[in-house]
Amino acid sequence: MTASGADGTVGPVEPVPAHAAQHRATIADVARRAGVGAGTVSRVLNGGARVSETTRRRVLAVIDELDYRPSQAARNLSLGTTSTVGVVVPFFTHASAVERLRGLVPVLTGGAYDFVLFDVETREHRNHHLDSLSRPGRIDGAVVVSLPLTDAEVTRFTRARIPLVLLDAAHPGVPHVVIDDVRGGRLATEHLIALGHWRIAFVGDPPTNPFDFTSSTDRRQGYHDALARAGIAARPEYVKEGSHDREVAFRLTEELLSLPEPPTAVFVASDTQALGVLEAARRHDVAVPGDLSVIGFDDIEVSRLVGLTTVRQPLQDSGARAGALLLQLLEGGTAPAETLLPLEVVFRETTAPPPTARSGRATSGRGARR
Amino acid sequence: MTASGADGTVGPVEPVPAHAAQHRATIADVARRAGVGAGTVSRVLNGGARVSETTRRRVLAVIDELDYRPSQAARNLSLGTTSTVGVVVPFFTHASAVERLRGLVPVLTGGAYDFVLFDVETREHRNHHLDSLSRPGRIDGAVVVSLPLTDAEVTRFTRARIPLVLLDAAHPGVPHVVIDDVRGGRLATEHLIALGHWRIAFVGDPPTNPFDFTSSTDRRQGYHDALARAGIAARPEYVKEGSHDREVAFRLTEELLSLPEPPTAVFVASDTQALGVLEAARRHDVAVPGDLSVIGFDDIEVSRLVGLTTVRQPLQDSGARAGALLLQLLEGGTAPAETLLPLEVVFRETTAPPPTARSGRATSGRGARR
DNA sequence: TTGAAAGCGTTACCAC
DNA sequence: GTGGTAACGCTTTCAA
Repeated sequence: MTASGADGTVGPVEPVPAHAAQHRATIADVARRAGVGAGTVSRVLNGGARVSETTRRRVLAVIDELDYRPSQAARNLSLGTTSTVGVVVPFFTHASAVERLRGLVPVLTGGAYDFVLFDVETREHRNHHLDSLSRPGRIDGAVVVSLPLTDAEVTRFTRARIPLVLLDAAHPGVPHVVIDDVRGGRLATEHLIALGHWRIAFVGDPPTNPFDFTSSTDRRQGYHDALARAGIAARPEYVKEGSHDREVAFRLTEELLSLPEPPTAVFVASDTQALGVLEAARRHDVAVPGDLSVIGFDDIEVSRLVGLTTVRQPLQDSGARAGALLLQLLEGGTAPAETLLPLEVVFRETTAPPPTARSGRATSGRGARR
Repeated sequence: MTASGADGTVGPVEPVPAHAAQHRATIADVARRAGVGAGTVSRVLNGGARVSETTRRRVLAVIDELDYRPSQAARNLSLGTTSTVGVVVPFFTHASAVERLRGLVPVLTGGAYDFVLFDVETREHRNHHLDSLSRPGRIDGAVVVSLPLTDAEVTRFTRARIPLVLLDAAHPGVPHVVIDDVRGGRLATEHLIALGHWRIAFVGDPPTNPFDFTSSTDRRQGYHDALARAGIAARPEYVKEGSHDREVAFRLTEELLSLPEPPTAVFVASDTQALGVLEAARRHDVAVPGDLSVIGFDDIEVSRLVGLTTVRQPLQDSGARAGALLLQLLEGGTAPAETLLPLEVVFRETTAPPPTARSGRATSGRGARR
């Protein structure tokens, strides 16, 4: 490993180290050179079909000699199949998406299919991929994650005879695996209420977004349901929504904390955002859970590490289920219309009774906020 | 959202909701029906080429009517190009891989190319993908992450005229972006030595593995170098290697802690494993950094959250660089043979002087270990 | 067992 | 402008 220039780079490289043949060998080349028909070469390569041992040897020798490699494109066209399944995921590097993929990958990857991932970062990507994948000759099956599809889009897939499974999004007539987000929001809020809180805030994603994600607003619905059931009046100033991002959650939390009557607890629609909430509390010397209880949603990997109380959804399992469903479909079988996954509150270290209701352990005392 | 059976599923779905046409429309169908030639249809679809406004309209109408969508496979074959770049990544859901992809995705995704990810979990995947991608008609360019390639494999790509960039792996003649792992290991160990440690352990990956990863052993080399320079004798019992996994690191740490003379510091070859080390310390009431200093490698996202001291490598930037290099190559340009990225120790809260050497702040006291 | 030839669905070149 | 017609490289059917 040698040192380098100021920009960290070292000497240039030929555009294409052109020690290569001008013409890539095709099946015809092999056939000609081996003195056989193209069909025979194909037979040697694929079908365990009947080819005499001698010609087989000869063909193999020529293939080796010419370093022949069949063209995937030609193969796909001829076969009308790709042996590939596509997975469309918005922001696949986000923690929850990664968890889902962790479950999905092994099941899809085990069988006869290639697994390829299509990332979506913008509305254009979304449309482009959905369009491109639903046309014939690209993939044999798809699982689309977190993206609500239009009827027209679904139809395109069915018309193209491409089996489809939805994960974290529902559509009638398309097998999908989901959770009940409204119920999840209720669970989280009820946990807080049971602890004695009534000044409970909500932090989540914006209701309108380029992808029509609805889980955050569904969870907010559950939050409002729980409040109503408990006879607690909803306060508009306690509901903060901003892009799915730790920094943004940080800022929203600062707004919450500087309210004349700040909340004693906050339900955050995702663990990622909850981390931002936690950071804001720490930055402003608000003790968690002493002065502020925080409950998240998802139970991503770090949540356990930082002791975050959260509503756990089986992320990894959801991926595994969706993958299995697609495989079933690919094999010509049927799949249940809906797979509803269970939810569960994981009580860890960021929630506790509110300051006023507390008796035991010493804390920095109530009213110390800000 | 309705309730469901015990297995969380609801009613079955038709294998293929067959309200579809028997025959998917092809360009010929469109041409016939529009009373034009196939060439014309192609022209209205692609080349902004000269087509009369009237025929153009007519063709478009028929396309819409027939819901015609061009076959990607046929297109690829005819064009000899796929407008797709492939990225091969082992264990892409691992934290460091995700960070790299976070940098790679936006640059690859911005331009005229589709980005597709190929996951590698086994030696078979590795070989399969490398083989399949290096044959014509699959992708237009590739970046291979963390996988050392054989000369033969590299040759296949060059023969197929597929631009290739290596990330976190080197090969002469192939543009690659890397760090100096040996130096990184030395940096980490020197940090510990500077703090006053001399009983310094190492936890990392196994030297032999299915993918020939070498970064862990390179970092270990740096560790030994630093020790030697400082005149500290290496102790074999202080070197623990096991699979890249938090649980395994946890166990290895327990072994370290139960040594007659346990280390006062440990250099862990990755942050992921460092988290396991931290957990083991916590479990056994070993104060960090009071009784045990821990320094990791990578600086993944959680490291900041848990205050882990670590050797930072620009993961995200590495992805961005590799992506940019590939784009250059794709446009017929050249790329520097090697891009060497900088390393830096990020001093956070898990390292401090060893118990005996300490003067200031009160701790649980030395010798309290185990 | 094996060669010849007909697709597979596009694109691009060449006359008209 | 536009239609006809070769490729593109493979698989598969059909005879022989």
